[in-house]
Amino acid sequence: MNLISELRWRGMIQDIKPGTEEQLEKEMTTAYVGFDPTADSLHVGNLVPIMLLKHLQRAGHKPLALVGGATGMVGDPSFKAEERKMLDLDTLAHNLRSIQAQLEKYLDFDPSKPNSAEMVNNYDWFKNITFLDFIRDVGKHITVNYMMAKDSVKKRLDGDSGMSFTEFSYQMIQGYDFYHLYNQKNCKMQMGGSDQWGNIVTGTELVRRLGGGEAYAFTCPLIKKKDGTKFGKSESGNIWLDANKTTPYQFYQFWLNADDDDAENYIRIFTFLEEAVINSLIAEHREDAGKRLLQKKLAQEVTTFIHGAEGYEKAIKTSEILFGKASIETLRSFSEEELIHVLTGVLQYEMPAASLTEGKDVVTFLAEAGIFSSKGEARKTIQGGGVSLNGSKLTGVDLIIDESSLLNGKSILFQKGKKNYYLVRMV
RNA sequence: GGGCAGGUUCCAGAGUGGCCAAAUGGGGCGGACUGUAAAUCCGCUGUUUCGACUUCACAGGUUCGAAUCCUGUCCUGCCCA
Repeated sequence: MNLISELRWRGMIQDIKPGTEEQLEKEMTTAYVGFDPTADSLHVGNLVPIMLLKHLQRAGHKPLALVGGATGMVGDPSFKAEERKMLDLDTLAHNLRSIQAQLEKYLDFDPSKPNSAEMVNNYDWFKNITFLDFIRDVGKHITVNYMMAKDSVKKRLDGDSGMSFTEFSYQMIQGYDFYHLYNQKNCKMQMGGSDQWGNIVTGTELVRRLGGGEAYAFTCPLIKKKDGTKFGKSESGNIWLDANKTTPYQFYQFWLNADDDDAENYIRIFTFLEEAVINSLIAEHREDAGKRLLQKKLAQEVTTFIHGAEGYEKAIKTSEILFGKASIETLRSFSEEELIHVLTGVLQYEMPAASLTEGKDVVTFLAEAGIFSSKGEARKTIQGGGVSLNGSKLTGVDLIIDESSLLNGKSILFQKGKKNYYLVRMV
């Protein structure tokens, strides 16, 4: 099956330039996706472009991952209501390095292969271009009218926060990337999320006007959740690919908690399972949705892809302990080491052991440990019946935490709500 | 540079001298139900030693008392140049 039809049944094609499919049939094609260095780790939202590159490479084409050292300095205004904060150079450089390291884990960079992945940083070519050169050589070819007509900037043009020239230039800069890669790397195609369509088309336009060549592109629909909320967030914030920011357990839980309808889409987009396999999984899931077969398979596949089999195993184990039949008695039976091991991935906090000798009221304890940002919040949540200590719900705020509260040796397990576990270790 | 309209708690957006820690909606969090879903319903949503304390762009001022009035500063939008 060719790349486009593969992606099509997976629901990963939104817009596509005419001729793209033919180009991919014709020869090994180099295509690129851009990654924004807004943080020092990629997150699940970036997983889509990673999957695109991965599929591309599997189909025998050559993936190019562009990290936006230059574009990151400007900030993409596409569909955003407000200008975002600019990052300083040090942060940017740090983020770039981290992101590069991550990408290397997911794509095949083996240079002996003809379609090995490559990484490029647009800062490398932009740092030598002067402003005057740019506006003369590049800016000349695109009209402001054309740029303003883009849906992606409409929000800002109509909105009440305005758009700086810096941001407005963004699409030109990204467009130039495409032209540059077309020239230097024979890169004829760009992919991305559908929010990038405007920027991408500016690129193909530049390739045509400036280089007289034909460039291709397609975009993937933005991942939407059924309830319309933003994909890629959980109670505790962004879901990162970096195990230090989002542990494999949390990562696994994120996928496991997917809504039934969402899971049907996700499994097509975020796994490499074949169509027949996925269809039978979906059918089976619909038989008895309560088993959440689909979510489990989805979580397994994605967690394994990102964190490896070992990360997945641990995530499963922790999940079974916390959500399975195992009671608090099971937890008590573990030694200190076993406890830490089995709960890897659960958020861990530390408190000085000394605070237990005299005892501390729960509210203060939870606030000081950092589980709640203030005592008031801790108190209100407890009063609302939202906090459990070692598996049993707290009924009042006047409990004293002391040595008798220890689960086993040195730790206390708190639970906020149904799914948020916190292990407080006494040190 | 000129004119006009604005800057309120996470967001949107009321409030125009005391009844304002500030309506309402959204979001977030928690509870019930359930499948660690969805939908629905309910509660919470500045801090607190619960006496208070710090908030309504910033700095001053008027007043017994200001988010609300005055002066200056900064920022934003719209229109004109």
